[in-house]
Amino acid sequence: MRLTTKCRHAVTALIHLANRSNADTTISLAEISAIQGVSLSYLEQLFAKMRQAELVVGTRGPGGGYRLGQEASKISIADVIDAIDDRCREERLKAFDKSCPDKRNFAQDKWNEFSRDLYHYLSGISLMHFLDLDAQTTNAEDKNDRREVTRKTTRGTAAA
Amino acid sequence: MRLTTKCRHAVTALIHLANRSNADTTISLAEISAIQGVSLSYLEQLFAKMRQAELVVGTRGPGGGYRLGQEASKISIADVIDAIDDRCREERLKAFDKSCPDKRNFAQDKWNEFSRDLYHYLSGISLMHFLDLDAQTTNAEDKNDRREVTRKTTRGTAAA
DNA sequence: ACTATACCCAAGTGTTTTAGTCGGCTATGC
DNA sequence: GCATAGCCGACTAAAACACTTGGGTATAGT
Repeated sequence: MRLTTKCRHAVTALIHLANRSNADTTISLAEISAIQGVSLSYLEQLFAKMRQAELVVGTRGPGGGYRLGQEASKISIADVIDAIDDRCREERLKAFDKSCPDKRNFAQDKWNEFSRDLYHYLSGISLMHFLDLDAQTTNAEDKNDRREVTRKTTRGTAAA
Repeated sequence: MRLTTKCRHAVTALIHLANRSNADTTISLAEISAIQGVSLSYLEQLFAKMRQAELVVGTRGPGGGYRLGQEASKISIADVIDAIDDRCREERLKAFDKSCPDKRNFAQDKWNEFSRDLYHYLSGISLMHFLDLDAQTTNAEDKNDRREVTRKTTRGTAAA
């Protein structure tokens, strides 16, 4: 279980999606890039992994973008970490093999135990916990004009 | 709040200390190096930071080593992360300045909020949670001969 | 059809972080 | 006074992080 800045980028991007996209409204990576200050191509890499994990779905073409692949309440922080950090997934699968501790390395075993607890804790925190309740009502209004923030962010060079 | 493998090394080392050292028994870094498979010099770097944070105290000379700087119940995972990861400490101090969210970046603010929650969660997990209760009784016996594991680990090249 | 948009993909680059190595110094117990 | 084991700093290899470049493909609008 590792919690890196890479994971932070992924989660904040998903928080953005959870608040500003829905079944028939997508958010472009360009917009996220501009707001979060992360480069477009780097976001593409992160979203490629999250798409494989079916956390998001992308639609192509003008007006396209991303929306959540599941309900906000179904996507947990743990899911995001799993999707982004390959090593984390491997570690947890390996720990599945030898669930009997042996008496090999006590401190390591204790850490693994803690790691599982933490994973469980993070599994309980879904994107629903990050919803902006105030904006929920006003969200219905700007369903038709969703282009305030970015309309001409070029490639590379994220936000100023 | 970041939870890296560096932190894992630090925590597992402290778990080792918590279980096998006490007021008048120290553990050498060579022993930890051999068991955890981390190089001696790297451990020295980690312990230098933890010593500054007064999580551990070192005694020099033959038979010397490290022991906890405070009671196991007083040292939390959050304390270790704070000691090891400079950036984490900085971030939390910065977040102290502008505790009012502004309406700057919603997703980032939500993440920071979560980060604080997680920090609080990890503050509640002390080294006491990692004690080996079985060994507690037998610990009194080997107070006099504490040299099973390593007696001639040279510099560099950690465990096999 | 053409074009602009925005997702998709892969390879390469610069920077930071990890982890280790080397060399030396200082305190201390035997 | 010698071996031990903590201290200390600089240097290095490898990995991870974040970005860049240069393509491609699907699609909405004209």
